[in-house]
Amino acid sequence: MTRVLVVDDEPQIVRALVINLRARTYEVDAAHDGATALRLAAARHPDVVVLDLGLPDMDGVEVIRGLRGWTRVPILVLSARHSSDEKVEALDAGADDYVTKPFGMDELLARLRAAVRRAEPAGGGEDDVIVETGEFTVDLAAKKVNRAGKDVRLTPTEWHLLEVLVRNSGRLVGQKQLLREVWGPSYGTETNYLRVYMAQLRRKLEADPSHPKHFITEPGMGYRFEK
Amino acid sequence: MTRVLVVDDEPQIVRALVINLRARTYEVDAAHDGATALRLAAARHPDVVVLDLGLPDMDGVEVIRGLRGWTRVPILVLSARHSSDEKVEALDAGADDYVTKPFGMDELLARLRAAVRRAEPAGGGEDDVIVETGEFTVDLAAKKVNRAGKDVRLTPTEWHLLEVLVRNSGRLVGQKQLLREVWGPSYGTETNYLRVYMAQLRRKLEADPSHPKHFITEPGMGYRFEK
DNA sequence: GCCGTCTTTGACGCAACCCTGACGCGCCCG
DNA sequence: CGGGCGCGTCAGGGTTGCGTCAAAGACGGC
Repeated sequence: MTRVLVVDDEPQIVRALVINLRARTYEVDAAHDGATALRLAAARHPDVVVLDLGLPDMDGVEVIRGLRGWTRVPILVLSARHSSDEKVEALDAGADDYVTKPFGMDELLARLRAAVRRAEPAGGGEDDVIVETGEFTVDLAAKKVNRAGKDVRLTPTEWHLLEVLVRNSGRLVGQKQLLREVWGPSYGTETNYLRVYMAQLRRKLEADPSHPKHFITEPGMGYRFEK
Repeated sequence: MTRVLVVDDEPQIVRALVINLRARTYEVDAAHDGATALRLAAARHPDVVVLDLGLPDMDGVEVIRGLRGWTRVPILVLSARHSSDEKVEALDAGADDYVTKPFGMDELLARLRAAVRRAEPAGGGEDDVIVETGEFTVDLAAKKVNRAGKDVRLTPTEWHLLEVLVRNSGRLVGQKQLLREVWGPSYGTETNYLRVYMAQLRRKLEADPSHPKHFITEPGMGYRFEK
């Protein structure tokens, strides 16, 4: 299921978008100002953001920058401004597309499909979705972890953390980066969260949780997943 | 260098695009019909395609399908048609963006930058920066050091120091500069820190730590990393 | 409205890291 | 020939960071 975050301060536009998107089986969140948008994006991790530039509390471009600080989620900008400069500024700040109001719903939906399609896993063949270690198997597509023939139950946060680590398999992931990707952009210092959840992951997946072979701590820097 | 393939049958538009793109140091190929476009795309592997839909020999959407059969290169469609159906068809066929003529050059270039930026890490980007010596290997992206098949554990400060030296491989790095980059801007005279940590790096990485071959001291000036 | 699960927060012991000072050595210069 | 400077080495102590446990708070389902 594709999750969309709609950000606009005009209720009728939000309503129209929400109705049309839900009818096409998208999962939709809505925000009416920039602060809510950033919070919702961090909490819900949408697959695409539809963003009106004319927000009451902050400049739309600032919202784009706020998102781009920690995520590459596609951003589709809506705006009543036709000026070329506005478009250039928004696109260069990190937006993926720019649609001027009034817009045709069919076109918007097509652009949204294009943005989502593009963001899908690269490469036509799905080969790296499953990662295996000597003790357990992670299926990134199915969001499943198997160990000794049985599925392991992970909480959302545990899974999210595991996913980030596995996607960077072999590479060191800094604690700040982990916190931002899992808990949201405003988290960067709460390293105790990491300690707690790394311990839970190790307890569920490692053969000997107190001597981990796959979830390795690099003191002072971050964590690393090794096959 | 970013390579762009421009496809349009109107010579003045091609000329305008080529001039503007070359002025911004893009590498540009041009085609005036669909067959040439497909051939050039296969031969030159552009990083982005700018495609006019009104071609003399074949339907523009067919060109999109022809490209999408084997590549995910970003496609930016140009068209004189404002109809919503046309846009939807092109986008659903695999186009990444749709700009109607007449278009502003600034906007087009911004959309082009957005398309290229988006494709960068997934496409041809090599992110593994690996430096090898006869005795050990440094992977700057993964923050990993390998020696004789085994990973070497470095503390944050050791790694930081190593990173600065390796990034300036072959060049002399002054002690003041090293201190500032690793310990912070207020440090500049504590050369004893350097001595201690250089010794640890050499002990962990050099074959004969007391006669270093890669971490070379330039007395009174600084240190140099040699492969 | 209650209950179970997940998340957040705090406290504690322990290990690792960073800083510091002392000492020896080689080189340059007086 | 002797002194000084800069560099390499070593070991100890203060501090930070990590793992672990437990309990309170938030959230959602029945």
